[in-house]
Amino acid sequence: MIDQASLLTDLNAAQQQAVSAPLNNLLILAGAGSGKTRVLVHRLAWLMEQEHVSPQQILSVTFTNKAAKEMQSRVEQLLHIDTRGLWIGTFHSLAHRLLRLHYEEAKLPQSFQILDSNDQQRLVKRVMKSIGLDDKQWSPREAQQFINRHKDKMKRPQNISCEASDFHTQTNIKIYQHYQQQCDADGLVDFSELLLRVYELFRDHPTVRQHYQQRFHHILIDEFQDTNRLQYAWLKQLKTPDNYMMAVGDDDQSIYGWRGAEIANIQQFQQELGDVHLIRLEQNYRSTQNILEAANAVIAQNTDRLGKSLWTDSSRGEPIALFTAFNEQDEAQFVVKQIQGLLMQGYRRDECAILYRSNAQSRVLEEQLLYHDIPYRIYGGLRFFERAEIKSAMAYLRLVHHPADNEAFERIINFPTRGLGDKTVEHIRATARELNTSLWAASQHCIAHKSLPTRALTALQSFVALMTHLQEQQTELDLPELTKLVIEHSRLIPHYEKEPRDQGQARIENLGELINASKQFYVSDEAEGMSPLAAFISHAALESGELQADQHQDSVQLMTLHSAKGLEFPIVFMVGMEEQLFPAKQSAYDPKRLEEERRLCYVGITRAQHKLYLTHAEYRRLYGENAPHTASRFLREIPKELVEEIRLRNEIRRPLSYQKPIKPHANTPRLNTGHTSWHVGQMVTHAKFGEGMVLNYEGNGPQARIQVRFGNGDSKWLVASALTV
DNA sequence: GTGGCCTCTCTTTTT
DNA sequence: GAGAGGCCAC
Repeated sequence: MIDQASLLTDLNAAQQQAVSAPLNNLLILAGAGSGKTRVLVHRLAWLMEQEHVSPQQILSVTFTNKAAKEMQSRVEQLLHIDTRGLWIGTFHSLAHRLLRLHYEEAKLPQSFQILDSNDQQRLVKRVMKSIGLDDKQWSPREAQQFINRHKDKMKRPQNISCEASDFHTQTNIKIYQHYQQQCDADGLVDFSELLLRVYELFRDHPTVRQHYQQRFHHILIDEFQDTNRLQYAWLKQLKTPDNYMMAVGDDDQSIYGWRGAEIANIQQFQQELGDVHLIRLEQNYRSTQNILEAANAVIAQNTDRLGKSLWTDSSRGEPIALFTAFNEQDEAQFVVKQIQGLLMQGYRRDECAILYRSNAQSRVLEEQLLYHDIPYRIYGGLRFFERAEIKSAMAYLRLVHHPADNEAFERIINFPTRGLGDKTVEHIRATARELNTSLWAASQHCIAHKSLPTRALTALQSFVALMTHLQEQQTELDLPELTKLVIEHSRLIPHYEKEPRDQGQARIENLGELINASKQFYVSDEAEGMSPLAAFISHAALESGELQADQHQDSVQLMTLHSAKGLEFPIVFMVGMEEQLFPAKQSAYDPKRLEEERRLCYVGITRAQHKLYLTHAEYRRLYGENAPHTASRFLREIPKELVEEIRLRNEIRRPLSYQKPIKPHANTPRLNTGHTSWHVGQMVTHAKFGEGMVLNYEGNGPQARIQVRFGNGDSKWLVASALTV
C-alpha cells in the first residue's frame, strides 16, 4: 500500500491536480515534455490505491505496444502489485481480445486470423484480379487505402453513397465489397476491421456493450490527438453517465492526420461529454529556455490550436545552432564533426539524435558516420515480423494451425518453389471457388480426383503430405519445437543459402531468431483460451516486433521526426531544414497539411534537452537530381535572438560531388549503381587492393585521381577508371 | 522458374 | 538514383 503523499511527491501543482482529481471526466492537455506519461501512470495508481478501484475496472488504451508495455511496467514498479486483470493495451490488441471473447456475436469464426497490411495488400490484389480489373489501370494501393479510410469512418460498402459517386469511386466500392466478402469467407480480419467489428459488436449487442460499460468504471486514453473517428466512436460506446473517461493528449503534437487521426476529437470530447474537467500541463521539464521559446514561436504560427503555452524554469541554455551547408554531403560532415566534438565533451553517442523528415535522408549521414567509425542506430525500416523470411515461416505455421488459411496457403504453396506454378495454383483456386471451400480442401480434392497433370499432382501430393505431417506434430510438440520443425521442413533455409551470401545469411539468422522468439513467447504466454500457436500467430500480426532489444550498445540515434515523437535526447540535430523537404513539397500548399508539418517541426524541436542544431543545405541531390534548395520557412519562424549561426573557420569547405562531378569512364569495370560522381565516404572496390573508402579526389573524367583508404589502413591515389563503385 | 530489362514512383507509419 | 514491380525471353 502506498500513501497518498508518495503518489503526489515530485509532481507539480497541475500534475497533482490531474493525478488526484475527483472522479470526473478529465481532459489533460499535456504539452511536450510536461510529464504526461508520469501523470497517466500516477493516476492509474491513484485510482487503485486511493479510490479503491480494482484493476478489473480499468481500461487503458494506447497506440503502440511500446507505450502499453511501458505504462504497465511503470504501474507495477510504482505499486508493486500484479496488474493482471487490468485491461491495458493498444486499440488493436484490445479489440482482438474482445473479438476472441465474442467471436460468435461478432459473426466471426473462432479461428479468425488477423491480416496485417502486407497481407491485406496481397489480398486486395488478388481480389482485383478475380473481378477482372486491370491492375495497371487500377491501383491496388489506392484501393487498399480506400477500404481502410472508409472502415476508419465506420463505412461499409453499402454505406458509401453510391448515387453521387463517379465511376472511379464505384469501382473502389466494388473492390471493397468483394474484398470484404473474401475476408468474411476466409475468416480474415484486417487492422481496421478489428476495430470496426468491435464497434458493430457493441452497436448490435447491447448486452455485450452493457457488460463492458458496467465493468469499466474508468477509461484512460493516451495520445488522444491521434485517435481516428472509429476509435473515438468505439470509446464512446463504452461511456455511460456512471463511468469516467480520462483523455490525455496534445493537439500541437498531432502528426498523424494523414492516416485518419482527427484532432477534432479533442473538441468533441469536451462538447459531447459535457462534464469535462480540463487540466493543462504547461510546465516543460525537458528543454532549455531557448529551445522551448523556439518551439513556442514556431507552433504559434498555427491558427488551428486549442491554445497552450509551454514554459520552463530551466536555464536559458545554449543558443540554437544553425548551419548552412553547401550540399547534403557537407551537411552530413558537419553533423558528424559536431558529434565528434560532443563526444569529446563527454556526451555519450546515444545522447545524440539526428532527425530527418524522410528516410531517404539517412544514407548520406550513415556514410559519414561509417567513415568516422561512429556507431549508429537507425530506427524504422522493416520490423522483425514484417521480414519476408519471417512472414513465410509464419505462413507455414499458420497453415499448420489452420489449414483453411488461404492467405497463408497462397504465400507458401510455391515458396520455396516446388513445381506448383501459376497454372496449377489457378486450377486449385478454381476448384476452391467451384466447391466453395478453402484452397487446402480444394488441393485434397484435386489429389483425390487426379484433376491435375501428373507432375503437378505429385508435387501437390508431397506438399499436402508435408503439411499433414506437420499438422499431426502440432499436438505432440510445444511451440518452440514445432516452430523449429516447421522451419526445417519448409526448406526455407536451403533456399536462402542459395541467395547472395550476406543477404541469405541474414535471413537464415532471422529464422533462427524466430525460434527464439517462439521460446520467449511460449514462456510468457498470456493467451486466454487460445493455443500457444494461435496466440503466437496473432502476436506476430499485432506486434510487428520491437527493434532488437539487444542492441543496447552506445550509438548515435537516427530516425525520422515522426518516430522521434515521445522520445527525448540531450543533443538533437534536425537536418534538411529546407523547403520541398520540410515542409514536404506535397504538404506545402495545403494550409491544413502545412500546419501538420509545422507540428512535426514542433515535435522535433521539443525532443531536444540541452542543445539543438538545425541544418540545411543550399544544394541537395534529391530523386537523382541536384537542385538548389531554399531554407525552410520554419527556420524563419524561430526568433533570431535564440539562434547562433555557425560558420566554420580555418577550413576551406569546398562543394563536393555536385560541383565537380567526376563521371566514371564508360569502360570503368562495371558499375552496379548509377553513380555519376564520386563523393567522400563512398565505398569503392579496386581489383587488387579490395574494398576502400574515398577520401579525396582531383580532376575529372576517367583520368581523375581518387584517394582511397583501404581496409588495411593504407591510402592510395588511384585513377578513377581502376575503381568499381 | 529465373534473370535481365523496362517503367514508375519517390513523405511520414502503427496496428 | 534506387528500389519495386511487371514483363518477356530463355
